[in-house]
Amino acid sequence: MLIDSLNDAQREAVRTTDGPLRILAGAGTGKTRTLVARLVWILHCGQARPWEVLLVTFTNKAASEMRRRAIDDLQNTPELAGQFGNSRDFGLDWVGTFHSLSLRMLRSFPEAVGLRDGFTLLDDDDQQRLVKSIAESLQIDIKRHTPRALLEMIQGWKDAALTPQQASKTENADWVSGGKGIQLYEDYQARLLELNACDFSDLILHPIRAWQADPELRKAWQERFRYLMIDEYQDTNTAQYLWIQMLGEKHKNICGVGDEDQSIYSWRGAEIRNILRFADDFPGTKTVRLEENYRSVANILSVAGAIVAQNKERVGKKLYSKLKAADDSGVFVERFWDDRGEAAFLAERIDLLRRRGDSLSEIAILVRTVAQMREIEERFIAESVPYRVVGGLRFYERAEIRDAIAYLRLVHNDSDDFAFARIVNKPRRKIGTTSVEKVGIARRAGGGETRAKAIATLIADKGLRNPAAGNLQKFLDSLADWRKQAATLPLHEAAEYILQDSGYMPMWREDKSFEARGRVENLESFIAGLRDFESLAAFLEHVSLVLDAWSDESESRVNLMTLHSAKGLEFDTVFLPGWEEGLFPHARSLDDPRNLEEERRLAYVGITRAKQRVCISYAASRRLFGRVENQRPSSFLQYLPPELIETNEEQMAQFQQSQNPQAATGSTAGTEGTAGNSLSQGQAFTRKAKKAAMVAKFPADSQVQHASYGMGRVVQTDDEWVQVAFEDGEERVILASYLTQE
DNA sequence: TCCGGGGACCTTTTT
DNA sequence: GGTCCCCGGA
Repeated sequence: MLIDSLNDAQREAVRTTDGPLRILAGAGTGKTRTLVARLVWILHCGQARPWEVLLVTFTNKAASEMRRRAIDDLQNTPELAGQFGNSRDFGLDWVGTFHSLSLRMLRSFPEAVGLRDGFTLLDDDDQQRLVKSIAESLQIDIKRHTPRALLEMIQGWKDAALTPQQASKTENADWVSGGKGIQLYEDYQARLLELNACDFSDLILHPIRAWQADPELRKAWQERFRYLMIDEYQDTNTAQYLWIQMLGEKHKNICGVGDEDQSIYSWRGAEIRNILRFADDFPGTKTVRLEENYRSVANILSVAGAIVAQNKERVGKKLYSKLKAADDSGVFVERFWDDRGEAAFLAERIDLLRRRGDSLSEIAILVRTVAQMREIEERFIAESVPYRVVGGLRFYERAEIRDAIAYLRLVHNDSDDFAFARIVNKPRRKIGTTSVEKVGIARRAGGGETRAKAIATLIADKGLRNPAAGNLQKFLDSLADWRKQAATLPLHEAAEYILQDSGYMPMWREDKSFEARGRVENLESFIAGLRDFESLAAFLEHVSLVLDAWSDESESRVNLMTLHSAKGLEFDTVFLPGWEEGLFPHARSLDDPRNLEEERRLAYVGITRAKQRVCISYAASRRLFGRVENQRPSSFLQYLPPELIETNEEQMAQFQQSQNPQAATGSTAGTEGTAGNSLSQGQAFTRKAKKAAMVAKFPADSQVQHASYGMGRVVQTDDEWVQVAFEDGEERVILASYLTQE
């Protein structure tokens, strides 16, 4: 039985089916497993049928993973299989993201919020354009307040579930001169309704408003779901909280799963308080902690824990691990002269790992900002280290992929004006927007006749003259040729022909810019991916539904990504470069303690991605915004328990001196070319004699001193950690080795 | 329509 | 340092 394979805490979480339940699931503690087991358990006990359980996640990836695992488990439970009809997914109709589930709900009552059937969903681009045009009509200074910033302001209010009325009372209200921000928000919403459209936050807000206004409707939806489960509860915003609260009001079986230490999306509206005050929001809450970690060796968990232990905004939990440490597992800290040296080190160290047989896909480099990637990428390209950038723009969102799809759309469907406009002048064919508009107007005026005919008419009527007319005619001839190819060749060959013949692919091949290389690669993998589709029609259908990335997973490559996009992933080896004050923690977070706490959580997320080894590094100088800046080591380094980390400073110093007797002191590690050479091949991380753990004993109430916080009084201690009440009135948990007895 | 210059910007990103 | 956007001239 599934439940037998769980640990005690997990089992308790699974068996607690009724009433509000908060599962605090630390990194790597089997959260998904527990959640899925709980769902199956509820069905198994007959407490609900599959369509009466709502399981909500933030990403499509998480949703499909949960659904897949639930279906697997159900199939392996003979007494359940077949009980819920014949459908392939057992009737698990309500496993999905906040937005997809809420969209489904809203589709059934659009008129309740002033929308009509078939309303559309605006993407980020559309939203910004809309905001910009309204802002201009309100004479808001676009130079001072970019459309992006204005949209973020509106989004902030909407994430907090504030109406324009309520928003006018917030401190933000006057940010745009004379309360125009509120007007902008109002007009934006009005325009959305006119357009019969909504944005992503409306998907959550509209149902809330509808339920508030119509008790009958609300009741109907409340009764529908006997059990609610919410994944990544620490990432919910206020609107999502209200949505959950309303849906769960009747049965009160609300289960929130999350980890307050992994709340890293406050800038997107996430409210860490939702998970902290869960028990206040839902009276009678039971809290279960999942603290056994199945991913990382103990040292890694202790170091990660030491960082978040500094935070105040947490419920608190302590991870442990029974995993056996490998010879070279642990937490390492390296320092460098500059970012170039650091990048060189990464390339070299990864090469060592590869040569000893480690898989590159089990290695990740996690950076704080995307800007850090470039230096590393260039080094990797120069040294032929295979890598892949994870996250950022998703595959289908990349300009070159959207262009490629537009070519195919136009080949498939002559009346696709969006596709036509997008690529008619890419690469440059000297066909401008004016000509494109003329063609569109003429084609619609002619009652949707073919583009070729519309253009022919336009030319005959002198609506279009040379050179535009000739250029358009040439493009049409090509288009006819592409259609012929598409009708005969297999899809991927046709696509390759089209992208080649149109000059689109050559355009990027000739482009010598940094990005062009990646674009060509993406296009190649796009073409390769088309092999999986039978026809152009089948492919386009797929793309409009599942706009998911596909990338070549067959080749093992190093993973390069931001700390944010690493959440949920795991690797044998993790490199964390750039631990410098101002970069990590980021300068924008230094002024506000709450932001600083979030940066610490980000460090926690980064470290806990590693199964075996973590290598933190920093440089004394770095190129930032084109200038070389002197960098101070990250303040986070002081939280790393010295007895749990290893640095190669002394080793580096020895190595440098032996290479170059004139070299100054050993306080710096090698710049490019030297880093790592001191290590024997095949052993990427050398183990040195551990410093004896120097744990001072501090009795309660005794006086202690800390270098930066000054004098304080010991409240309690567990030898390693000491809770101190400092004279500034703050209580902090400090590692014993940072305190001296008075 | 294209091209180049000037200025302002520069954290993280899913749906 | 680079990118994006706007604007004005050819």
